[in-house]
Amino acid sequence: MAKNRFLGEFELLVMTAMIRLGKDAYGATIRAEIESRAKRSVTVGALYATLARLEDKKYVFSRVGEATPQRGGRAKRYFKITALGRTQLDKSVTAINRMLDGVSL
Amino acid sequence: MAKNRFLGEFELLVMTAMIRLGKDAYGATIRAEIESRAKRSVTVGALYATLARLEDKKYVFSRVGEATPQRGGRAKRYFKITALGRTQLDKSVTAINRMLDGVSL
DNA sequence: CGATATACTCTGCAATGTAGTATATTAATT
DNA sequence: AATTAATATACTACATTGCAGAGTATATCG
Repeated sequence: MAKNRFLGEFELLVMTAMIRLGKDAYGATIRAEIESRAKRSVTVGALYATLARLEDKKYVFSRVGEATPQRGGRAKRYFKITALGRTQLDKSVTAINRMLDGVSL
Repeated sequence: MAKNRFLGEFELLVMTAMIRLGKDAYGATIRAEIESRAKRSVTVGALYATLARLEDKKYVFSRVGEATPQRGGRAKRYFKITALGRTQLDKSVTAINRMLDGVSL
């Protein structure tokens, strides 16, 4: 049952964004980070669906933040990558890099 | 309907393998290239399904080779990436690289 | 011809990706 | 205190991509 599945590309972007953002990684910031860095528009639904799946797989975990909103708004859910998630991310990136090594696009 | 979809990871590996192999890119060699480089097992069905989809999207094209088999066997179907495919590949790789830039895994 | 090697096709299902809409919560405005 | 706006996450349905394995095609060798 899908034994050696790698990360999808979007999953990869999401997890990397999470690492970049550190403590400030939650839905909205992750989305903004991907849009600005990867120049790729991200719909809200796509993001949360992916976050939920990554959490199911234990690649990330989340905790609900204490409400400290600027202008109002619901409490944030902060995300962090797990050790397992990092391992998977590394595998995917390594595979891609090995394949790309020496190839000029 | 899926306007800004990027390449999936497997698609990315397949297209890159194709570039590496140049004129000798066909099902079996592409498969071997991914397995040895990316250290990832690839089933035959997964590969051909992906090749067919890439061709539908005009990212690659194929032609059936004149039979010149060593030890027997069916004619090969050679694949080559198109200009459009190359553009897409570049976009995906660029997005990933930008995201990864400065991040240590 | 039968066995073997090489290579591709077909089919069904699982996982991931996308989109749109709804809901929750709080602050500011009036 | 009600209304409106801002911030943020949840739900639901469907499209696309990924995976697996059995099946088919064709050619060479003995």
